[in-house]
Amino acid sequence: MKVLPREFYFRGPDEVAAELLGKLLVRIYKGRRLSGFIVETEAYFGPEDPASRAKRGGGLAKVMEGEVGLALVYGVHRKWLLNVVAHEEGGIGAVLIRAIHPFEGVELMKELRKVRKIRELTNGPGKLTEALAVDKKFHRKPLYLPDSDLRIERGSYPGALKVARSHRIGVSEDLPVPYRFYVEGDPYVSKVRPL
DNA sequence: CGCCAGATTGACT
DNA sequence: GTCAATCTGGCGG
Repeated sequence: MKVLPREFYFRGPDEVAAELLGKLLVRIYKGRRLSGFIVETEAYFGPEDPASRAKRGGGLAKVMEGEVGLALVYGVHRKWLLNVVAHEEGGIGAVLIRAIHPFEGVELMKELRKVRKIRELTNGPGKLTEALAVDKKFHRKPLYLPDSDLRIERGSYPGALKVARSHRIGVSEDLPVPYRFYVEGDPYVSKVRPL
């Protein structure tokens, strides 16, 4: 089986975030395969995490403490952000997918993004959802089914998979421990931020 | 229904 | 580097 099983997400969000690097995010769009290797992620926890949506309560918090392996899609600044629900038994958490390295369907992704520069295609959380035509309709949809239109497969990342970490990007208040993970040296990592 | 903050992006100085 | 567009989701009324 190529897709990552549901159990893959049945661990702490930080562990899942690190393990997702190098995996293949696949979108079936109009019968065509669009995909890219995940090169940047961030882990978010429960109410004790000041940057987490779970802290505010409401529907998103419910999804974050619900079934693992489901997509969590929500909008900020007119962009859709894609997360995967991941936590241990009885826990709360999700992993934000921040950047992918384009693999299949690059030309179609360029059309969807309306950009020329390939570097600009998927090097940010709001950019990759646009490139893969991911929106609210995927909210709470499982990513572990072999025939899902949006799923995560075992990939073979081209090159050495050297994992680095830093503090999360764009949050006003972060935890003392850095929870952003990225593939060092990959050109599609959104940006560098010092520890 | 109105208010407001925000896990962003792209244009511009 | 600065800055604002633009809209979702949560919450109060």
